[in-house]
Amino acid sequence: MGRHTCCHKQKLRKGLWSPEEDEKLIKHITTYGHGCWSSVPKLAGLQRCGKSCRLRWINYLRPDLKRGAFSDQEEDLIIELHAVLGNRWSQIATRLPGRTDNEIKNLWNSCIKKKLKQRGIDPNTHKPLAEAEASEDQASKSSERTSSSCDLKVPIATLESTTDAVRTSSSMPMLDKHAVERKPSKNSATPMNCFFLGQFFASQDVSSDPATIFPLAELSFATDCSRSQAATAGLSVCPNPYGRLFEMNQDSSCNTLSTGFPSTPTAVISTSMGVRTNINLPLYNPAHVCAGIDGIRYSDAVYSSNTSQSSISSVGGIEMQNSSPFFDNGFFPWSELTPDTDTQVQLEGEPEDLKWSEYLEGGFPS
DNA sequence: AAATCGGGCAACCGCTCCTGG
DNA sequence: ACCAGGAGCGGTTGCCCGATT
Repeated sequence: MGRHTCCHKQKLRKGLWSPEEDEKLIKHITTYGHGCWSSVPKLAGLQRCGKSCRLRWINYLRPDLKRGAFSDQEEDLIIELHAVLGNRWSQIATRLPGRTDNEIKNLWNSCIKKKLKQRGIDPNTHKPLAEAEASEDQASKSSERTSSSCDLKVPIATLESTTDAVRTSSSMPMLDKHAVERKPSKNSATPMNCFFLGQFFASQDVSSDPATIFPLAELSFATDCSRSQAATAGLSVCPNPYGRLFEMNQDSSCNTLSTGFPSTPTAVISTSMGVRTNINLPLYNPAHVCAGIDGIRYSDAVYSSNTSQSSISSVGGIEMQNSSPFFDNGFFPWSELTPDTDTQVQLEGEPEDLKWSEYLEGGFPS
């Protein structure tokens, strides 16, 4: 607990990285890989702590980073994902190839928050500002009275019946056993979940056929504040307020999602019982808007100054345009960039026949 | 031209989770 | 089962730079 061990060492440099330091770190990692981060600075000849090296690599030096401004589509996706995931920047970042959690977090705090406020939307709750304030007041009052209600447990029978209904939906081809685990977190509370969950179940006849009403990917997560409503629903589920993230695109001839995303990394439904269920979330990729689901085209801009030497690489269904030396030396961990190939297969083929109740009990075999 | 302000971004800090012994 | 160290995450800080006064 507490301070990282490597930070105890004295005379470690802090602050901005110099080009020389960058060069050393790049050279070391491209040659040997990072291995144990705490040993990287020593091996690379850097007066930095391992943590600092890791951060520098992940947020700035990694060859697969996409530099430059966020597109409108990316911003929209971030907003939508934030509505579902809350401040889980790393989870959000996994849906935006080439973007880092830090980058997304900064964008959110500096730009998107303002934009949402200008549109009259509360960035924390994703509801209209007036309603957000009102419900906040109400929540603070009710929490005084019923603070223990957040610990309501969801009866497993209810949970299973609901998820089973969800499973049968034909509009949910995005199930993916290669789940990205979503851990219950102290930061997981997104009041919006409460709101939309309640609003949704109040306005829909879920019991008749919930699966046809809301797409699976719009499932959200039980949070401390949403548990009481989740108990009613049997599961924490909520459509996002933007209403389009996970819709199948009726107009598209190339079987893409409405936002053009092929889909399907996953998140996990976290119930108050500690049961976790994985749900697929869309992976942003502008090239998919009409490129179909055959592959991912990803343009690397790290070395964009050298575009004249750019080449197209195609690995495992992913096309990467780059001019980075990292791609040439065989070091680059391509596997890390292909998490969605399974997904594409699933999209093209049949939805996996998942037994949610089994999954909820023990998870899928790997 | 200088001072001030504000936005954006890189990096740090502190915490939790994970993993191996 | 327990512990220690490493890894990862999210919140926060502080610097840099452009805009404004």
